[in-house]
Amino acid sequence: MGRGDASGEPRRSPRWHARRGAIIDASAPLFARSGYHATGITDLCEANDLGKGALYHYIGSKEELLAAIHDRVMDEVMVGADRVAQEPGSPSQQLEMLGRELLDVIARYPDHVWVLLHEYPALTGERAEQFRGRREEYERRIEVVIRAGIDSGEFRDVDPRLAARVWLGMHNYTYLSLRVSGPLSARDVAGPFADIFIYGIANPTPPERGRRSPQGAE
Amino acid sequence: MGRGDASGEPRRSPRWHARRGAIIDASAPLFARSGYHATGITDLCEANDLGKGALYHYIGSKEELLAAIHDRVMDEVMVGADRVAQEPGSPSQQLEMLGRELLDVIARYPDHVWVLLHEYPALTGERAEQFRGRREEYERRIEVVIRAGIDSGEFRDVDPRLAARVWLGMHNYTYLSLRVSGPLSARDVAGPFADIFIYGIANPTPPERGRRSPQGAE
Amino acid sequence: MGRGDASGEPRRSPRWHARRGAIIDASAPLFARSGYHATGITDLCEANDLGKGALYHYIGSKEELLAAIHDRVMDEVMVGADRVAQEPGSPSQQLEMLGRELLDVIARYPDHVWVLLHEYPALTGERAEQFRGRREEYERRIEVVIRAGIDSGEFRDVDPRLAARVWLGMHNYTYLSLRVSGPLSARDVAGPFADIFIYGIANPTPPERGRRSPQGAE
Amino acid sequence: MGRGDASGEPRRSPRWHARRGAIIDASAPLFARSGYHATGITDLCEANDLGKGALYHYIGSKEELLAAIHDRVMDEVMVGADRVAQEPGSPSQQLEMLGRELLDVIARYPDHVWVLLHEYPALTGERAEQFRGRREEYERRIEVVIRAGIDSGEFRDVDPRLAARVWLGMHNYTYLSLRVSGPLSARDVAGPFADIFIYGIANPTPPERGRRSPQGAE
DNA sequence: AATGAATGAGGCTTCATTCAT
DNA sequence: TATGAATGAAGCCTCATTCAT
Repeated sequence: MGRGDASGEPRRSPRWHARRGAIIDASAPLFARSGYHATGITDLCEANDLGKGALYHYIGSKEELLAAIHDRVMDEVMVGADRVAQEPGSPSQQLEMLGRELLDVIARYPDHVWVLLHEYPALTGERAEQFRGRREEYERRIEVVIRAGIDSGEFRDVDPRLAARVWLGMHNYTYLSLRVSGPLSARDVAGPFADIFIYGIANPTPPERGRRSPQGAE
Repeated sequence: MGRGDASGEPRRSPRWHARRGAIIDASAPLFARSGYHATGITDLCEANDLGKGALYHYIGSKEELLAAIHDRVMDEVMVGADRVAQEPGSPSQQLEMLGRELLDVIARYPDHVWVLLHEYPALTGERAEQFRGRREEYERRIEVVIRAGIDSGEFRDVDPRLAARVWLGMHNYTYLSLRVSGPLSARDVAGPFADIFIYGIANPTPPERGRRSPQGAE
Repeated sequence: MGRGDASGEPRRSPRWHARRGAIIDASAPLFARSGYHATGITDLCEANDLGKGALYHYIGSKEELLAAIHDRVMDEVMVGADRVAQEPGSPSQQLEMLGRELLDVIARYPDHVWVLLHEYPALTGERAEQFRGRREEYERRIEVVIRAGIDSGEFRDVDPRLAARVWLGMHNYTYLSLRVSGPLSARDVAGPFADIFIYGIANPTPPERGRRSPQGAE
Repeated sequence: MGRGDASGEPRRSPRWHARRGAIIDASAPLFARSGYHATGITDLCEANDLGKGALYHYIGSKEELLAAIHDRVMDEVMVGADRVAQEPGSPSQQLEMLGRELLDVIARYPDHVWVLLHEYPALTGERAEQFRGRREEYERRIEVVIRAGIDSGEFRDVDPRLAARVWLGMHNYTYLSLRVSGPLSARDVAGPFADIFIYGIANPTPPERGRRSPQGAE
């Protein structure tokens, strides 16, 4: 993640990195299904068709593998947030785009995200701090958009921190909980989520422009 | 046969039940802080100031203790839902009352609820099934109220299942995630939650009566 | 067992002894079914409808209970051997009578005997020695009868020790192994056992009297 | 999929199998001396000079180790029985050969056999059934030979099941009980056992040929 | 790059026994 | 007599990790 490589870690070949990536992706479903602690190194070896020694050659440690799963998600999420930040649009529109980007990541990495949401407390030391930092950075971005909407009179005078958490929970947990009862395209929920949330905090009597009308409710 | 009652488990004294309850409550914070799998029996013994044998005298097994924590929460939650069901009120009002009851339970048992939300996959066999049953029953109650609101024209024509999940996630996860950054009274969030959610799904042009206006937004 | 009572053990009431005897008899089936080590104190408590403290009041320790089961059997066996010793009869006849007595004990205490035969190595220290002493004493009695038969020319010149062990194994293990496939009266096997064994070691050309003819074969 | 073979147990190297065999053989004496339940994993580790993890790498579980000891014996016993079945000979001769083979196995694996005879009830589930099956198959072989001797008039009209049990007990338990008082070659007892048993059930007035005369009694 | 044997700490649970009540 | 809570050692087993090959 661009931390430099001046440290003691050996330089690795592209093949090594490719294989490592494959291992990370193949391991996430195991952690998602059984939980981080309940998944043994042996399970990971089987899933990756590798012996213990070879597996450690790629992952370093079990916790490092967990951290790598977190990074996989956060990298994508931040890229999506950056993309949105460069687009024009009102706070409502920004929020809707952010939701689409986030749901897109979750839809592409549902196991990784599940792991991230449920097992992040298993990270320790520096790895825990690093993850918390990135997470907070993302949350602050949401908060900022909401605050902008309040300032512009587009949203009511809600608590921005609280509203941001509602928005995050709606996208993270709700989407995953819906997936359980059958596959679900991100596209199908992005609209309803945006409607519910934005109507939920919208100002009924906005200073200048009229109320947004629900998508597809016509 | 005298003393026996042929049932598998021996009859227990009130003192035993009292101590058991205390152990359940004292153990929830440990599971909440470190996770179920990462919390050892030794930790539980220390926290309860009991030897291993004595601890097992009360809990039966680690998983049974986990299940007891789940039950503690679900019992309260269902009682709250029953209480609301006996009160009169429109779907909006019912939803608001349900939210207050739920947040009240979470505020009183934040650690228990955290454990329930994060560690329920650790339940196995019959215990898992029993918990899932109670959970689904509660979720269906929320869904029913939402459906009633749609039928009466009070709510828009949203997907009731999706909306129910949003409502649940908002109360369960969001409240807990807010607590992390400092203690928070249930009273303070119940209003905003109700506003955001009910406005979020409300029908902007209801057949009969006017729109609800946000609490305290005056 | 008539060892005196000058020692530290408290004097006990007749009721205590009666209850203790009942416990010994009720516990033997458990040890027989599951094995000494696999049977827990809790199992014994249930079977005797007693709490742990009360059980210990009667048995002293688990191993003492095991020893008591051994004694129950050995007492009866030695009494039977004494009775036979006072009867007249040739070595063949003595052997047949000893077999009847032994099988009678086994038939009346099959569980106790099973325990004795399979769990005696669990006895330790003085208890082990005491039991081994009594056991050897009994075996020597059998050996003596066989030796007498050899001396009188009634039996062939077999190894008396070996023959005694064959006789013992036949009665102890064979009878119990037969019982497994359905209840069996001692009376039914005593004859065949005597026939097989005595024919097996009989002198085909005895000095004086003719060969014994098989019971009921006629 | 490359390395996998989809079967539950991984393929093992010859070295692994060799070491496993050594562990099985080195563990039998411990079980024989102290009993299966009284022998701890720690004891087995010491005896095999292995850590717990390494021991489990080879044995799977304590009970699997016990089952392996049983198999070691039963494999040999069945091979011996097969060998005899292919030899010509009257029932008496077959019985004598079977006895020699059985005693030979016992002499070579006295501890294994002791364990088998005393600890088979510790086997559970499928392992117990499998063992019982093989055991019964062997017992039926003995019974068949005895029945043949009765049909041919060589033996008296004894109960074949009972006689088979006597034969088995004589070889199994008696030989082992003799060993306790000092080492004993199988060769020394095979003859006397055959004499005692075969005379014991022989027909005194056989239809065609004369009575067998005791070995080395002359 | 890969294997799998070995480590040894720690996992959860049960044990026989004691003792205050 | 009887109870059952408490003890703490020991039970069997699995863990993540290392290392010689």
